[in-house]
Amino acid sequence: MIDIKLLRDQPDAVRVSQRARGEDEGIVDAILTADERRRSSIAEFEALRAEQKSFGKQVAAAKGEQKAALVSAAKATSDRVKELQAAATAADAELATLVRRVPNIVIEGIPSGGEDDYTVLETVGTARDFAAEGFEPKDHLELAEGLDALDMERGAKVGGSRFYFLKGVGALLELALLNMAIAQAVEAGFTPMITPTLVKADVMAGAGFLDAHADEVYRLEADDLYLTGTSEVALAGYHADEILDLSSGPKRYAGWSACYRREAGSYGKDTRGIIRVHQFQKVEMFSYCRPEDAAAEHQRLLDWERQMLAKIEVPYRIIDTAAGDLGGPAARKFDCEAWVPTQGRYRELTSTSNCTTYQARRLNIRERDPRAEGNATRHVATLNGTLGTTRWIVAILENHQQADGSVVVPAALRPFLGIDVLTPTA
RNA sequence: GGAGGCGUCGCCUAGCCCGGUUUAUGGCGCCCGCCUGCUAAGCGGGUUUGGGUUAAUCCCCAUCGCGAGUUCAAAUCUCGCCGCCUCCGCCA
Repeated sequence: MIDIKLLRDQPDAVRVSQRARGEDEGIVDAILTADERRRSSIAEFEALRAEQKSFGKQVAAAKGEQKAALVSAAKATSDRVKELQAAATAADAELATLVRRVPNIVIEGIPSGGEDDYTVLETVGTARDFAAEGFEPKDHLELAEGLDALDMERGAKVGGSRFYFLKGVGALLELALLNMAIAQAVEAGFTPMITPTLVKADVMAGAGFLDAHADEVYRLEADDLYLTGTSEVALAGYHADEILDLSSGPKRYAGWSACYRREAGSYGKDTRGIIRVHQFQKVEMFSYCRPEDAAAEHQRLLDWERQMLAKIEVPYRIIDTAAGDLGGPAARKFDCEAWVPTQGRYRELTSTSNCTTYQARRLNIRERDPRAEGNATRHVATLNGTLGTTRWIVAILENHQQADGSVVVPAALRPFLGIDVLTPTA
């Protein structure tokens, strides 16, 4: 959630952000009003509560008839205190509800607007000219089936649409890719983590996944648990309610987990193959750092993503996502999109978000404020970014295919896979 | 799933039976100061986290696993929940 003090001091900063996202600006005034009401309500309660407490001490010291008289006098105060407390609690809850509805303040300078208003920051590599090479490229599903690497039909039989079996070299390829991601992360100083994929409601909400995109999330009713769509959720919850020591730099984790997404509202989109599925695997970077370091850390995460993309040798571009296309917790997001030859367009392979202090505020993750004299605390910044997912297989297969349906394994991946060329079985 | 025990301000710990004089005891650790040729020891002070108020200090409120209840008053009594430990049962 955003900082109520910031909204109080600089309401226009919040209005500008809401406008860039295409969201309601009126909520700012509603919050200011609720904030006033909360503070006066609390002041009123606390004043009477202090009176009640000092009265209690007199009661304790008194004896006999005098005590009985004091007790009956105290009853009236007691009732009034309860009323005022209830009012203060209600005012506090009302403010909290409003503040939670506000998405993170976007970072100044990012593009305004929606899904199509991104800025292309850079394009890396060039797409192969299959016409010049003299053959029509096959799509990833056809290639994978030729390699006996993927079984969509039986996936649908077992789990329904958008489920699949990775099989044989397909299963090996995914493991190789994710192992390469973990190896790079460990090399860079990340702590590798295999995370819970079921989490409690407060963690899910804290990471910001129960607001606008709640219908994207699988929920287990009987246990009130949620299946996570990324290990970001568990890694954000990992340090909940803690005071971290970031004096020697960011805390960086690389989470490996299955990811579950309902893909509600995407009927008919990407129905072929494993571009858009309900379950996949991902290695995700997650970083806790000081707020003033967050922008630089965001660049570092992007650089690590680029390193991984370089290893699979596919053409890609980097976009700076527009404000309206950001998730609630994100203040800025860079996506790396790989070229998919048979679609003639770029598809997202990685996504890195700077959530500034938004998630940390909800999850109560702090550090000792290095700028302050005493024990003051402040919220840390959290960031995340993708190092590899099942979807990467699509880009690898399509971009490295040969006329006979075989696929050349990118050199960096060979030590992890142990195979140089994937050959069709038929 | 069943039985029992435990949960106190970084760590350990007193307080709980028997509600009020608790501003939650003491020790360790840590921080500041004094003392000291230096270090140690010693002495004095400080040391949960939110919130309200304030220019700031002061002050005030909440916080004894979480929540509700009883009461003029709850760390203390009652109920529910969560976590940890021990034992029993069941099971991959």
